[in-house]
Amino acid sequence: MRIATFNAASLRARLSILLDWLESTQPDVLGIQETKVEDDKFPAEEFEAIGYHCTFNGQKSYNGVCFLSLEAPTEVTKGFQDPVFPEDARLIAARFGDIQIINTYVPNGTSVGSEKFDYKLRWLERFNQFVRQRYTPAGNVIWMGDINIARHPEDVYDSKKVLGGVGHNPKEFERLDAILEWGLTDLFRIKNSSEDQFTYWEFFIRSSLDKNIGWRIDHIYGTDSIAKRLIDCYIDKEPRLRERPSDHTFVIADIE
DNA sequence: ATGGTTGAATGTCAA
Repeated sequence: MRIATFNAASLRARLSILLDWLESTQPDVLGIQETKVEDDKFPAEEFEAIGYHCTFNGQKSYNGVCFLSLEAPTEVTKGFQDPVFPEDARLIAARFGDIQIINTYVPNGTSVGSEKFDYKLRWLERFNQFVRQRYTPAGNVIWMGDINIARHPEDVYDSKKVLGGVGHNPKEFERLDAILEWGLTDLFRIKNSSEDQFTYWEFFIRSSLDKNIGWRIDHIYGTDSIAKRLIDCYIDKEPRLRERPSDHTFVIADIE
């Protein structure tokens, strides 16, 4: 089973990149973040024409997550389904075959000390609760998406420079580790030990791509049973090199 | 690389 994640930074702006990539890579399940499209404007027919089902949780202008999949999922959940975090479309989860997949767009946090940073921390705490209430670490569970945290020094272009800032902050590490302690492993690091393997290169910084000024903030985590079935996990940088790209690129996990 | 790029929406926010 081929599973992948991608922050599109607008699904409609990335339609041709997505269609090309789906046809060449043929994932069973692709989780997308920052679709930035309301459900009634989702271009489902474009994906259905090449054999993909669409399952989405969108909102106007911001956020939005979805699954594109060869088989229709079951047990679809959207959001936390509580009154505390009701409004932003950052979470969609579903069962695909014998695997439960959670796809999230974790809040960016904007800047340390801001209200949005506090929201990011609280969102991660709420997500921790969500995972523990809903799933078992003995099951086949994958958590993937734009996690917006480069957890380790080798996951960012200059750890010393950015440590303490948003995306590479000990308070974020604490919240993330508390989730992973439940029983999730970074699938990419099972198969890759090298530094400078990134999934995101800022639009702001000119030639961030050329100089590889990037971050590994898009992740695929799995429970033990998933880790045992892992064939490979890798980053596909090619779509980031195309015209009008997203600022992120795809991460893929092949599971037996 | 402490500036600047991009998208949705059409002024300005979010990333």
